[in-house]
Amino acid sequence: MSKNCNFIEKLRETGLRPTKQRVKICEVLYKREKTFHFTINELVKKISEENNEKISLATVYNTVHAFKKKGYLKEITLNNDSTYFDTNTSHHHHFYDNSTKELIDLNDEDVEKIQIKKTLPGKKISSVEILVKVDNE
Amino acid sequence: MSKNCNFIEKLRETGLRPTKQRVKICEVLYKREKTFHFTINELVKKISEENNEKISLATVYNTVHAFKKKGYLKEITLNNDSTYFDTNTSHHHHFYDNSTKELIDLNDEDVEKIQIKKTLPGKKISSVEILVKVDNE
DNA sequence: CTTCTAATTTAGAATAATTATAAAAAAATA
DNA sequence: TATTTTTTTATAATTATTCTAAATTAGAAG
Repeated sequence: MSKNCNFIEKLRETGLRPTKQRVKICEVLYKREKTFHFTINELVKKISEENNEKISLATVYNTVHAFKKKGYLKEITLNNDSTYFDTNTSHHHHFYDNSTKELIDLNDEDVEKIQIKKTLPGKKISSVEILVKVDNE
Repeated sequence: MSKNCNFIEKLRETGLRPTKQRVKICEVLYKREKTFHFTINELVKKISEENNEKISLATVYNTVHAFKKKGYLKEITLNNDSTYFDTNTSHHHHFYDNSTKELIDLNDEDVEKIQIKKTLPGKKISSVEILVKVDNE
């Protein structure tokens, strides 16, 4: 979903009623320059900072999962305590900063094409994801 | 830890008291041909199948984390519900079968060398992990 | 503009995975 | 064998997430 989107229209188009909670969440997620990596907790915190009326935790969960199902968010592969989501839904990889616990995008074109030389009979590859963990030098 | 290890000696060497619970867990984990990928729940189930006396759930958690700290187990990067561990502690990658929810080893030499063309200032790469998700054909 | 229906929000309960606690048991040491 | 330290254990606590059912809201129809 793009930064200067008419969120109300966009939501309606995809069959999601544009409630004020959903529009507010859209603004927090998509009205920004860079892609946004977040956990549900971080999102809840951001919303309550920007909003005078609070949004229920259950609504945040519902909305994030609805957006994921519609393809507006991607869930990210990490073995951490909490689940991360990403507003960048194109195919890409990630750096994970062990010291700050932050995720950073690693674009497809910044990785030399990966060749998997092993095949599994009867199975086809659906995705190849790279996680590059980094530490301070 | 190798298949035909003297677990009692090996544990003692690394400063872990060889209790009967730990030795039993070693047997379940390492007395097998192939590397073993498991969740805590699966491990508890395997133990109770092979063992007449039950081992407390807390002990299984304690032991798995102690083994991980000693480098006998590796925790695996997956955004699933439960956390996976791996008895193969060498550097390697994984297939994840979406239909069976199983992990399969993908050795380092089965992947063409990965070149990351982007660098992060002040950060050094500590690991590069690939997760290849597969579905039925 | 009001009425109706279905979707959505909400607070709080339920669940599941994991960690903490503190007493009892076992292992190592003297 | 006595003593000290580590480990196990059952249970409680915690955390993230999902469920539930009642109240509210959005959109459609009149």
